[in-house]
Amino acid sequence: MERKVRVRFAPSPTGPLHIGGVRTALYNYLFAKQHGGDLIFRIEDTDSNRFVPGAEEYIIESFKWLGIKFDEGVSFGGDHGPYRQSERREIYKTYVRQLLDNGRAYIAFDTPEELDAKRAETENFQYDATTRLQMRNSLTMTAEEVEARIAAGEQYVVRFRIEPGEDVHVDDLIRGDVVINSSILDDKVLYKSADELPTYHLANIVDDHLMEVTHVIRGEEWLPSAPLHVLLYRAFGWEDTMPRFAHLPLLLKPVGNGKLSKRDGDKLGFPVFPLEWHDPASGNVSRGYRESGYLPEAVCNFLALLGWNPGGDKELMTLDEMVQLFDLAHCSKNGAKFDYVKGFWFNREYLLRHPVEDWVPEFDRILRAEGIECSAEREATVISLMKDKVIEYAQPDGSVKKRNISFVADLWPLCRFFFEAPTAYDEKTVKKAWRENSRELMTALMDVLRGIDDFSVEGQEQVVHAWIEANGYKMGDVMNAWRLCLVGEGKGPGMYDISAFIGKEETLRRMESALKAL
RNA sequence: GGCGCUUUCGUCUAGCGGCUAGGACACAUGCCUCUCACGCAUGGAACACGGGUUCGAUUCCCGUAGGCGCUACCA
Repeated sequence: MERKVRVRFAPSPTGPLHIGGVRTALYNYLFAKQHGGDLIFRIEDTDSNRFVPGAEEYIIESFKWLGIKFDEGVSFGGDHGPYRQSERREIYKTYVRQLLDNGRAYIAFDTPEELDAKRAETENFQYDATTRLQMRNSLTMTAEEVEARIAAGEQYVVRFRIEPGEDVHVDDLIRGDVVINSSILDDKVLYKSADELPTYHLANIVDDHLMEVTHVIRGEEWLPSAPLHVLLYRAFGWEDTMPRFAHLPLLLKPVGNGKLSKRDGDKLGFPVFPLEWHDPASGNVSRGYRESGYLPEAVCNFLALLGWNPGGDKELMTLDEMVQLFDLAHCSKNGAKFDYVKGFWFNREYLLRHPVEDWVPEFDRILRAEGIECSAEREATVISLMKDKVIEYAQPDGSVKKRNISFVADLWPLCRFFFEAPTAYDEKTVKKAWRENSRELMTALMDVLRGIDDFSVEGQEQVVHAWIEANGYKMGDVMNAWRLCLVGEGKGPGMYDISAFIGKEETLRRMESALKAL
């Protein structure tokens, strides 16, 4: 009988969710929804030393913002709980016991210090079939001695006993048949008596089994330990319900070598976390996609295409469309450099698809921060006039580049002249636009403008156009000089849009100031 | 070092034995124009290398080289 598809995303609460983790979760979501299955949210907090307060809540909040919905798990409920591994101690203990009883695992007393020393003195030391009989464990001690040591309170770990010389196959949905010989695997620690918790490997297999997980979709960094996991399923006798595996390629640095890190984002100017993160230990603040003005649907779309594509030319997709099209077989096998510039483009595309009204709240926040009060209608007017522009931005190396408006916040530096009179006149524009006849032209234009009752765009256009034509002036001569007066430089939307927005009085005032200054 | 994964334009990628090797981002040019732009059009730009298999390899196999990952009582 076909089992219901059940997948999981299982982060460790050791800090903010990395953008690579977001993509992994997204793929799990797409896969689950496509198959009418469940997505489980599990917290893997088996390392008590690395727990970071607030991380779990942060991760939940992130997915809420992104629109990735879980069917069960921590904070979502469900009947396969508890979903926090630290609350499943007793469950793991019975399974560790099982492995111990059937001889697939053994107890080891070697301290971390002893192992470090061993590694230092022996090159390529590995705790495995070739060395375990020289170590301090239940294979080299009598049962009585082991009992006595435990009774005396000595700390120990439980190690998985791996039989060497066997080719272990992992059937990966993305990579096909991956074979690793068991001889190169070490006797992994499955359980530590010190905190009475299992390690990742044991907890992972037990939970996936108990939670009836059918597909494990995770990062490529897990591929080397996948054979160990297969061996564990086998040791427990769960091979018939073992999940299928799919190991995703990693996200790499945009420039240079290595995997994507937080530093890259700081250096190049893009977030690597979904939400702003305040590190409780250091007090450092890391920027997030949400606070940087990204739209959640743009982030999902952008991320989804880093490592997967539907096979054709389609790039802009809603979450639902992606659910329809997603296919693990169409995932790439090699790591993807994080093309954050394309992320700008995605955000622009989605922003443009939103009506101007949706831009207003954030734009209003920005204006208020600048001490400007403005009605929503007037803000919407400015937005619609400016959203097709480009913005200059500084690169880390000091060079200035241009890009399209991709964020609401991009508008402000380009449109401040709507709200503030120019305080200086751009030298290059003066040279280009302020000609011999400009003073005379502007003085005459002021007279014309004074006589206009209907100062709307249409009202002005009618009168000013007629005036230009009647006198045989050149359009460019008038407009460029006028622009210099009102804007202070050579940019912005149509002149009538600007003058109509700031009004007759302010228009004349700015022209007067310009005539004085130039 | 060992083991594994991987390799198409600068970047993300399409391709699943025969194609002028396609798209997108980025870049350049032209058109449009009252400026800066948007938009539109055009352009440059790739199958890592060497062997096989085959009538024919970007595509399949094997090496080499590069990239990435793992190699913890972390996940």
